[in-house]
Amino acid sequence: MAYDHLSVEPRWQKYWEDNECFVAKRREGHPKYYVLDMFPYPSGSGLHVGHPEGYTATDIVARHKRMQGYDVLHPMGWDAFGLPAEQHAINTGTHPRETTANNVKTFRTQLKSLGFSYDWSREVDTTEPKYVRWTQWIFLKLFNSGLAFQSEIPVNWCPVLGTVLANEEVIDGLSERGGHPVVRQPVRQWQLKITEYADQLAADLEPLNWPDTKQKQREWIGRSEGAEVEFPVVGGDKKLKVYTTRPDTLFGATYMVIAPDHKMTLDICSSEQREEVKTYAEAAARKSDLERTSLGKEKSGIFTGAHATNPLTGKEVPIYTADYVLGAYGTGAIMAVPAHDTRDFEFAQAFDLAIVPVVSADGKAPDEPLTEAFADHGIALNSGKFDGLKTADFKSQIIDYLEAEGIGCRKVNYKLRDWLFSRQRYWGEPIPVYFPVECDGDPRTGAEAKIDYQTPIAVDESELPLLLPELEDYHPGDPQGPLSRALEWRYFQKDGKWFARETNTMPQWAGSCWYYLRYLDPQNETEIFSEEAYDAWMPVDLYMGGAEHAVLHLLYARFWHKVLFDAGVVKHAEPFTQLVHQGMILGQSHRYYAVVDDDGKELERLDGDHEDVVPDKEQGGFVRPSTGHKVEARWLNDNIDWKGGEAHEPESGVKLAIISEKMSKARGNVVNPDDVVAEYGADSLRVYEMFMGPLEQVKPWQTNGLAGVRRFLDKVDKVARKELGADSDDETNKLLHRTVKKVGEDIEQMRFNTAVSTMMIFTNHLIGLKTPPPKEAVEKLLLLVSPFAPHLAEELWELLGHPPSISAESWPSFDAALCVDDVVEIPLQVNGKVRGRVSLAKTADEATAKAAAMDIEKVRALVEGKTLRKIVYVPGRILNFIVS
RNA sequence: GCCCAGGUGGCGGAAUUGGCAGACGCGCUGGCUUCAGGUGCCAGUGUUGGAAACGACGUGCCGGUUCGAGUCCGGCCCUGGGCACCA
Repeated sequence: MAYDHLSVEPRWQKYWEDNECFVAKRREGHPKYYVLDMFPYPSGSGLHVGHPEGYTATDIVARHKRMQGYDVLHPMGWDAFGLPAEQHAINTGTHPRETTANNVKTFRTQLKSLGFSYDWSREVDTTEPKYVRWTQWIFLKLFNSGLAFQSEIPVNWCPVLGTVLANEEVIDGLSERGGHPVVRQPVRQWQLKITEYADQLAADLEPLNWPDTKQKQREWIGRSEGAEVEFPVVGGDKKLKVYTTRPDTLFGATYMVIAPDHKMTLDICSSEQREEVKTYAEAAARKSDLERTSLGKEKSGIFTGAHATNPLTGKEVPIYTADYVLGAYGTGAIMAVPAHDTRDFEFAQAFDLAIVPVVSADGKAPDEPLTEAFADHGIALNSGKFDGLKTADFKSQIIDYLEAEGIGCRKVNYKLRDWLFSRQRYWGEPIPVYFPVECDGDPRTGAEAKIDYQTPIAVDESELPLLLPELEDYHPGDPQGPLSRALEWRYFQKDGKWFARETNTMPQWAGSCWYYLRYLDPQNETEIFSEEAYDAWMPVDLYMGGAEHAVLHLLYARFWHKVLFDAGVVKHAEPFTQLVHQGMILGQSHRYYAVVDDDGKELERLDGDHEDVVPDKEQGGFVRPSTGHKVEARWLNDNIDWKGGEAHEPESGVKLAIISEKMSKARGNVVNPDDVVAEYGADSLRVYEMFMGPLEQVKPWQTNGLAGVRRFLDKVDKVARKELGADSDDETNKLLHRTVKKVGEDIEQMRFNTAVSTMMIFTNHLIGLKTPPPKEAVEKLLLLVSPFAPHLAEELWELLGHPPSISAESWPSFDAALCVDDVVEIPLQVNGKVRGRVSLAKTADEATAKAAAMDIEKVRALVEGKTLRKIVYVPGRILNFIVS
């Protein structure tokens, strides 16, 4: 390797820091650009190579924008509350604050070693009191506007984690973090009324420059339009209200279903059915999502004994209760139209209920009984005076009719639920609320205290931040959380009365909901940020981060932003103008198979992609079908025997299969950026990560590729150290201007991979010149390279006699006239097949082109003597002779 | 099941949006340099037939539009991601 990255890189990192090169400042007459990375959770295992991918991309954009004259805000911080540090505290007794501080230190050092142009003076840490203060301040805004409320609802309780999880944190009945089982259990909770903003959250997505994430959020919000209709319950004056998006199928409603947890379920059921219904409802309440989804493929349910009257047909229909109807959505009850709803169809078949078609493609009754639900739109039948209407017309007419008759109304519904905001853990922001206490004596010394949770009182703004108490024991498990044990902290007296603090804490999402705002003015002690700072930088122009945050973080943050907007704290309805998700980087590992006998003794080794090995679906692992032997997958990452371009296991010589999958310690395929920086340098890592492929795509890490990138940087170094010339030949000059053009365009469109290859091509050209490379060309190359490989660019820029820093130079311009060719080589086709090439002026007319083509012997041979049917000539593109 | 994204050499990936498929990089082969090479340089490298000139085939599969399709249209298969009783 030609240059010593170990001395070059730290030198320039120190220079940037000492000279405050990247401190964000606004200047008169310069446009602003706010480029934001999703800040990391500082985990104990440090940075992995996935982090620098997005960070390098944004750093290139930031450096490029600065060179274009923008004032750039490019900050970094720490999302430092979270379970791992608390788990560590439970295991070792180390305070999470200490663990967190250590991890932050590691992360900061690692990020600095990669040469990112962050304004480190704006670093934020969500766990610091001066940050927590404003998180709590926002909570008070939510609380005071009625958007934060308590409820006692069945929640996702995870016994292993000892906490409640949001719906979004539960995947297939297991916790998103850790994969522990989750059960339903009623616990007192704080919730945030995100549903109040459902409409705005969906509608305001429209103008944003976001990828598919917009659609994901829309689906998550799940807006639907329909009608609410009341069905009178037979015998009594009760009415059962249902929500439907297909009011046009009212005539086909042959039964009803009420959710087991609906508050009317036990009221309406007949006395004979009461016991059975009660048993069913209790069982349904205990069912976790896992049981409901994986075991609940077969529809279950039970007849309540009650009937209701279809308000249109006047016919009586039975009312069932079944857990396929959710209590929390719509009205918690449905009219079932088995002919036109898949779920109702399945239920009707299982319980032998009537299936009456009221829609068909042509408006005629089907000849045969339906074998599946017809859920499409069509033309109405069996619907009285509405027969013959198209579904869409029927819908609007029937709703008008329902409203006129007073039996129903137009209604919009959302899948989105209110956000479960409390966690029964220690390492989070305390919720700044307290409650009155009835108590004889001092509750801090064990006197029994009766806490009135009905009357929450907000902590006064002047008392913020409300900080966490010190604890001996961080174990969770109590539904009130570990803070309930900090009696001295929990109970306090005011005006002679006792009060108890809220012992739940906020979820990790809280701090990340607004950190982009604190970067604006991180040291402000009197305001969350100054108006001046806000006006200087907001909104965020580019937000980069993983697609795994497409819904949760990005929806929560938008919700808080809208609350702050309505409170007059921020001035834009949306915080993030453009959003980009970098693709995951996969690790590579090498697999072979070991055939084992029943005792686990190894019998034989097989190639890692051996055809006679298939996954064992029943027992897990693998099996060899031809012999029935059990097979184990074995993984190898060191001591690989490479021969003929293939990987082999050194002992047996079997071929290793190369497997790309998410990096994990278990698989041993984690690449540590520190190692890469030490061996190849930060510039190589940065350029490699950009060169791997399109930014947003999932890409496998291949360490070999690093060497190629490093060779490129060495060539840049080599060419800059050559004797340079004053004059440029035309070809070099043309290529220079085209390179400048393409690299600039590629950065703007975030096509960094092709930007790198363009610079490689130009560098290869300069290296290959027989004459001294032109100084101008080399200098412009360095300017182009500088956002990608800033350390090397600085070093060589100085070498060429310029004062530092290259990051303060202007982005080079290009001459558009030099980027187009007057004369181009165009392919000559005969019957669509390329048979030759000829250089032609772009403006050449067809006759000239034809004459030139006929000079090419091969073309002439194929054309002469045949009937020329047609000539297709696109100047500057192609000439095609059609002959027969 | 539904909704997105994507299938191009041995590998990562290019392809000005309908006009020379495989840029750039890795790997591999041969050569030069070297006491030596896990270095550097030069040449070659889609498959196939051929000694060669040259020819045929080739962008997941089937069909279509077009002078011309990786690119457009219809159908299907596969991979990755998201959602999943939301009435």
